[in-house]
Formats: sequence, C-alpha cells, structure tokens
Amino acid sequence: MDLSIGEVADRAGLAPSALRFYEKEGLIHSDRTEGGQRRYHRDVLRLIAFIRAAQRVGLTLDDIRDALRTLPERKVPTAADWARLSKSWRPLLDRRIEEMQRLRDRLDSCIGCGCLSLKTCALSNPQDVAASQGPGARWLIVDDD
Amino acid sequence: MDLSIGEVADRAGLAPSALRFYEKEGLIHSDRTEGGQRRYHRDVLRLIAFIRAAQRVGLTLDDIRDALRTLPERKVPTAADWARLSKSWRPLLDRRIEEMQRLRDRLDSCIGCGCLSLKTCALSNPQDVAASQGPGARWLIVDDD
DNA sequence: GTAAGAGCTAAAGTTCACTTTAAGTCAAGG
DNA sequence: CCTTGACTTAAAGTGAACTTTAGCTCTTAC
Repeated sequence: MDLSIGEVADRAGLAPSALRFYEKEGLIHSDRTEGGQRRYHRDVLRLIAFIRAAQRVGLTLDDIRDALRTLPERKVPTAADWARLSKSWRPLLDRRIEEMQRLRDRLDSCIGCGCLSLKTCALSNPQDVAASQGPGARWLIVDDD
Repeated sequence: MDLSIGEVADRAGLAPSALRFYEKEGLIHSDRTEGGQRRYHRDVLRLIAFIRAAQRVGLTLDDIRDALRTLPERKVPTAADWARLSKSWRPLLDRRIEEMQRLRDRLDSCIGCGCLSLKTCALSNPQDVAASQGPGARWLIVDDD
C-alpha cells in the first residue's frame, strides 16, 4: 500500500520532479520496486507538509534539512518528534508576524497622517535610522522608541 | 547636494551593484555628472525604502516596477502618491499576516494536543484537504470549517 | 599634478528551488 | 503479450535578484 511518485505528487500538490529533487537533497526518502521505481510511505505526506510550512516561514531547504536531522533516524517520527520541530519554528514565526504587523502599522499611520514628506516620519526618513545598523532589511524592523 | 552611488548604498544599506541593477530594471533613476558618474536625488532613499518594504511583503521587482509606474512621471511624488501606493499593499499584507497566524495557531494546537498521529488533525492529514485545491501552498491557507 | 579610491560598463557568474529534456525502462489493463 | 502511460537517470535550463570580474575612467585630497 505504498505510494508511487505520481500519487504523492498529486496528494501533496507538487511536481514529481520536486520530489526527486527533495530526495537528492536529503529531505525525503523512498524505497524502490524491483524495477527501480520509487515507492513512498504515507508518512512522507506529513513530512512534505512540514517542509512546505517551513518554507512559508522563510526557511531554506538547507535549514529544513538541518532541522529534520534532529528527528530520530531509522524510525518513523512520533507525534512528540513533530511537536518539538514545530515548536522550534515558533520564534521565527513570531518574528515574521511582528515584522509584518509593524510594516502594516507604519504604512497605516503614514497614510493616515499624510506625513510622508515630513522629517519626522519613520517611513520618509528610514535611512537615518538604517545607516547605523548591519546589512539586511533594517528600517522595517527598527524598534519604536 | 546630490548623492553618489556609494553614499546612497551606505544610507540605504545595499550594495552599489544593487543600485545599478535597480536602475537597469527601471526602478530608480539617476542623473549623471559630466564624467558619467551617477548622482541621486535624496528622494531615492524613500523610493528604495518602499522597494525593500514591498519585497518584504512578497512582491517581485516586476510587481514593484508596475506599482511605481502609477506614480506621476517627471515630478517628485507627493505624500498622497506614496500613501496611495502603501494602501494598495494593505490587502496583501493582511493576507500574509493572516496566513502566518493560521500556521502558528495550527502548530500550537498540534503541539498542545499531541495529536499529530491522529486522523482528525489538520496538520497530520494535510493531503486530504490539499488534493482538491489548485497548486501552491494549499493546506496552510485552508479555511477552518 | 598626481595618486588613490570611487565609479563606469558589459558580460559572466552565483544561489535557490526547481523544471525540462533526452533517451530510455517499468507496470498494469485489455 | 503488448500497448500505453507512468517512471527512470543525468545533465542542462530557468528565473529571480543580485554580485563579481575585467579593464577602464573620474574625482578629490594632498
């Protein structure tokens, strides 16, 4: 009752080529038939769901492979294993949400006050704050004083 | 009192090569010195802030170029112009925030109940919901019934 | 006036996450 | 048995967003 690559692709909503790619990258695993075709355990669907979720949160496949390495090898992960993994994403998720909300609030306040041309507006003068901080998206994640 | 490419790069927190790239892509504009070097109006810093913000929300540079085309040509955009642009991002931003929150809640509930191996759990059986919906990240954005 | 560092261009290179291609093999229904 | 559609591989291609390289030129401080 194992799944072929096409069945997994259909159910998971991605292309067979993506599954082969994930396997080459060490993210998922398959058994083979006598003739060399892939056969997947149903558990791979949950694994793929986790991979896609992690990607949505902003993790690279490298990050995800590292995280999956913390799952017990050679046995099917338990609910507790998955829970531990989910939990480790929580802070990242919180940060992403907070950042989006800050951006939204900032856009809102600037729309509301029409201040975009004024010196005092955070949006209109991001560079003065940004210049002093490392690389990356600086002005958006600046803490309000 | 115009800015050189290096000054803009420093203040905006990106590389000079990125500024040249943005210019080639039609996102920003520069004047030139007699000798052919770029000189930027201070306004470019705000424009760059907008571009980076839009990227954070998930827009491609193509999307952003299109959005910027709605700004009045040949004159410095007003506060109202920027406000209109910001406003158009609001729905996208809201959707992204909602999606992140849904993912967080779902992970939380699955951690809390330890249900990951059960048939009733949304996280453990994403494929049954996902299969019926188009391509993309489906299970994460499925509405709760 | 000159040296050093900042800037110029065009073209090629990089990384990520896949997809496409080409040439062939496997599996399952009739 | 055989046809058809799904599957196999390795390697090359894709697109987004830049960066790097090479070989110059410009600007500025001394």
